[in-house]
Formats: sequence, C-alpha cells, structure tokens
Amino acid sequence: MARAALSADAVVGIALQLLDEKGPDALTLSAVAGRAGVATPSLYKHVRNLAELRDLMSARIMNDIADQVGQAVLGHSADEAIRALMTAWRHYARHHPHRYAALLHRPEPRTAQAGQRLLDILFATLRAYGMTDSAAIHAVRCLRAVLHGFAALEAQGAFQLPEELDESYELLTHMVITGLHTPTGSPPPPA
Amino acid sequence: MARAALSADAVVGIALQLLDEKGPDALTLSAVAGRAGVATPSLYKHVRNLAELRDLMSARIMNDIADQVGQAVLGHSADEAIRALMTAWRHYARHHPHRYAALLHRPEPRTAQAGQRLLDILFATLRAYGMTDSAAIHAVRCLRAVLHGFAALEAQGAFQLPEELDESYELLTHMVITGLHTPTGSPPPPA
DNA sequence: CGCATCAAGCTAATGGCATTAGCTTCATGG
DNA sequence: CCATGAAGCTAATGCCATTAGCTTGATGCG
Repeated sequence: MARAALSADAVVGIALQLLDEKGPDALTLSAVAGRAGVATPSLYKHVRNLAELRDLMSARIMNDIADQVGQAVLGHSADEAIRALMTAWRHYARHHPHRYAALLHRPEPRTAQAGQRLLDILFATLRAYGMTDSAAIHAVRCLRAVLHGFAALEAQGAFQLPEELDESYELLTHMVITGLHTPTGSPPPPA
Repeated sequence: MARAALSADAVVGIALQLLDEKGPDALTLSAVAGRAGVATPSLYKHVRNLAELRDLMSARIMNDIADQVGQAVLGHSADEAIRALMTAWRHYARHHPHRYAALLHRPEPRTAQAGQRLLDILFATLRAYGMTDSAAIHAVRCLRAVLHGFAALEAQGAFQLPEELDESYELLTHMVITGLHTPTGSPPPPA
C-alpha cells in the first residue's frame, strides 16, 4: 500500500457533507476535491466518475435510513412498529432533505442492496398482521408509496402551512394502520 | 415583430420531446437547439437559461397532469371520482416517466400555479366526503403523498415483479377510499 | 540495507456545456 | 422607403468532467 490518505468512503462522506450544506447543484468534483485538500483528478483514484460517486452516496443514504428505521422498530410490533417506522422515516427526510432527494430508486445494485435491508424491515413488520407472500408484497408496496410520497414532498418543500404537517402525518399513519387491519375485499363502510 | 419562428412554448415542446425520448441526461441546450434547427445561443431569445427552461417544462407537465386528471374525474363523485383520479394520475406517470420525474415540487411560481389547479381538483373531489377546511387540507396531503409516492417509485422503476403492480395499486386505492370513509379518531378494528 | 513496485498524488490537455457580447438581417409599422 | 427591434448568427469565456502521463514515497522482499 501507499500513503493511507483518502478513501472511497471518505470521498463519499465529504460529498454528503457538501450536499447537506450547499445543495445538489454545488456537488461538483472540484468542490469535493477542494474539501479533501486534493486536486480534482486525484478523486478518480477512489471513484470511477461522478455517476459512481452519486451511486455510492445513494447507497450510503439508503443504508443510513435502514439503520435508523431498523433501530426505531426494535422492541415494537404491529401498530406500534408501524408508527415507529413511519416516524423514523419522516424524521430522516426532514433532517436531511437534500440527501433524501438524492436517493436513486432505479435498480442500481449498490442502492438496491441497501434498499433490500429496508424491505426486509418492512416485511418483518407486516408479519405481525399475518400477511403471507403475495399480500405482503402488495402491502409493502403501499407502505413504500405512502412513506416515500410524504417524505419526498416534504423534503422538497411541496407542502404549505407547515404548522399542521404533524397532524397530516398523524392522519396518514392512521389511514395506513386502518388499512392494514381491513381485509382486502371488504367494501367501504357507509358514510 | 420579426420573423414568426420559434417561441418559448415551442422550445419547451422540443425539450419535452427530447426528455421523453432520451432521458434527463440528454436534455442539453445544444440538443434542443439542434432539434429546433437553430444555434444554441439563439435559445436565449426565448428562455432566460436552462434553469428557466426546466421550470417551464415542469409547469407544462403539471398542467398536463391537471388536464388529464381533471378530465378523468368529470362525471364521477366520491369513491368513483377517487378511483378515476388515481387511475389517471398513475397512467400519466407510467406513460411519461421522465416527465413525471422532471416535476419540480419546490415552490416555484409557475409550477405552483399549475399545481394549484390540481389541488383544486383534489379538494373538489373530497367535498363529496363532507370534509371541511382543516380536515380537507390533511386529507389532500395524504392523497398527494399516496399518489406521488406510487407514481414516483413506479416511474423510476423502483418496483420489481411488474406483473402484479395493478393489484398493488388496487390495494392502495382501496386503502385510500377506506381511509376517507373512516372518521379520524376511530380506533383500528381488532384483528 | 537497498531496491523494485505500485497506489495515490500531481500537472497538462481535451472536449462539452452554459452563458455572454456584439454583429447581422429582415419583417413590419409609420 | 426607412427606422426599429426581434430573432438569428459567430466568437469568446469559463467551468466542469474526464483522460494521459509523470512523480513520489511507503512498503515488502531480497
């Protein structure tokens, strides 16, 4: 080995810091190199190119979310687990809006692998509702849609009237939990 | 006036066509100019810069969605309107994935104005459920989260097993409709 | 102890892109 | 018939990502 200096992980860390502080438009290799105290081309010793750096960032973000969500559901089950999970997910997106927006959802291997950790958590949580294979898949997709939709919109500042957002999320949580208790084929109750 | 040639609207149209065909990375001013049969700097006579072009594209996309969703709910009410609305929304995202991903949700005036049209449709649809001010705001936010979450994930190819996606969306629709019928404070039913 | 190796850094160069400056042209209104 | 101004052009600038090829210094082996 040569000098133990920069590493791919360190470059990703610096890039994430830059993303947090200055937003996605400021994420350039020059800026990352500047913070790393290195000339721009030196970054190519650790990362194939900007696209790969973005992939690595996305994977790290997905892993962080999996860590936090996984931590949050520990010791909870069923409705309580859903609440904990939804709270933790939103919490991440609120506190790291640029990171959340930088998530890549297309089937890129690195992020997909981290995403699988998250899926495992969702499936495990739904087990408390007695959902089997196919039903669980559909339920997990609905859960993902709800989680991602609210988080993405809030992270991008798409909601106005911020003082009532907690209430809205409470309603959404309620809707999800109710949905998980309602059999698939049941008709809607009368007004 | 001078020669009636290009216009801002035409530039936006060409840009959207390019986005559809070659994806977001291919959207450059050079490429747009090439299709327009014009030198790159000439575009600046119609559009302030690339950022504004993106804003205009986003506004047009939002208006198109509002048109299609608005058309879809015509003549329907309550549950049927929700179904029509959700179907139309997903339909747009499926058929124009790059456009859907290019939507800007931050409060940019042009897109926001188009978004207001869409919000009006959602509020009008919820009126059938007897929702008043605050309740309607929270319900619309939940609806937006559900719609956008599923559409964004599907448009980005985040779901596997494409053959069952219709079923998943059916479940999501069912969950939303059930949620709209369930009073806010009601406890979840027992298993 | 000395040397070959090679990872990690560097400078220089290339090409694409967005953007600006300033010139040209031509349809139109008076 | 001419002045105007919108819409086009070429030329130039500067930033960025990326590649090529050189330099250096720590390390492992003889």
